[in-house]
Amino acid sequence: MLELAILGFLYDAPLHGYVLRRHIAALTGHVRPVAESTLYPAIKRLEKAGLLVRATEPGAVAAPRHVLRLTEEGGRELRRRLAEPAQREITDENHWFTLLAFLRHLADPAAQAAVLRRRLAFLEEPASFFYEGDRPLSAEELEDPFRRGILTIARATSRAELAWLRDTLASLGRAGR
Amino acid sequence: MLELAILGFLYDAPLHGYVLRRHIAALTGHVRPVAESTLYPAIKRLEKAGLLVRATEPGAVAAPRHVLRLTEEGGRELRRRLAEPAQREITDENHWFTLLAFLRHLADPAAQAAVLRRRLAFLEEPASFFYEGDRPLSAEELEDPFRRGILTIARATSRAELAWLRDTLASLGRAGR
DNA sequence: GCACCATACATCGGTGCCGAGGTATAGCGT
DNA sequence: ACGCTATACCTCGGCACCGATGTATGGTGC
Repeated sequence: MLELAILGFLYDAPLHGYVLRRHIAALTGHVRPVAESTLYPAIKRLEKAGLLVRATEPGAVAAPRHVLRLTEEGGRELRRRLAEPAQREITDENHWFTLLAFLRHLADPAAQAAVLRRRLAFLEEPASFFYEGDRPLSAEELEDPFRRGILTIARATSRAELAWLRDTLASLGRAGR
Repeated sequence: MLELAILGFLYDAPLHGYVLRRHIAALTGHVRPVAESTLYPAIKRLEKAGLLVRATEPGAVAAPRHVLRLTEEGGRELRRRLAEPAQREITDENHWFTLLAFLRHLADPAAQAAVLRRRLAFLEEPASFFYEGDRPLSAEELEDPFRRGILTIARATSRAELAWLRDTLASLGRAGR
């Protein structure tokens, strides 16, 4: 998830670590802050894998900056990760939102639509949080107000996302033709 | 999050690992599956910490079961984690839902309300995913349909959750008096 | 003059988590 | 007889992540 965000932000423009960190904090930090001690090793991993290169520049304000630039291999890897996400990237909302934030980098509308359809299929699976045996329980059947809240909120999210997915798939379909 | 789920499920009734795993899978597994190699070490951690005890029983179907039972210390620890969650448990939806699923184990309505108010405060903070400088961008301002989707979905979720939170806080207030 | 904060990068130890693989028993189909 | 699936538990290696801490510089407030 973090690596995807790094690749995604660098795809648009080279950045140094500190600014990259603020971008990531704006995107996911509200929900899940990213520690510096996670970001810098992640950058090093990507560098080691040949997905980005670092160039030292004198710091505009303070210490010298390491400006990060995506390599061609890095761009390919980003597109690969966007086009063929692991199932976790589809099901976990945190991961999914990160993926969505960069899905425009996938040039082909058909490829974008294919990813959206995987999410659609996931959301259309019947699933609950609470079961009585194998039978899923609805919000109305629960006495616990907190568990009822979970189902109520999840249902509202799901409804909004399904509507958006169908709209967007329709307009991608038009664009693809 | 996993440890909270284990403590939460065992608070109601003793279970053995295999059944516990199915409970957890129903609760969070749709979004984020739990590997056995994560669950069993987690159980051992909790046992080592004195939060639960294991009793071997002959297996009903196959191998012998280790029935897990919460100790008093375990019950206290669960209530402590529910009453004083880390900020991550409040902000990350996955964690938050897990917490909500067991919040009823907190006997005092005032303590339950205090936790809900922390979530309410978090949701009421102005926050976006995308900024132009320091100014948050609204869905309407975004050209990217995918980023617009993120904001649309997040807004729907937030609205549903705020409504539920206010309702529930109101009825907890009545109950508390 | 000094504290404090923002910028900018880095290391280290600890820990939670995961995939791959292993061990066993029992039942079902072929 | 053989494979398959479900039950039931476990270990190991690897890795992502985090908090704490360190090292600089330069600007702001008092």
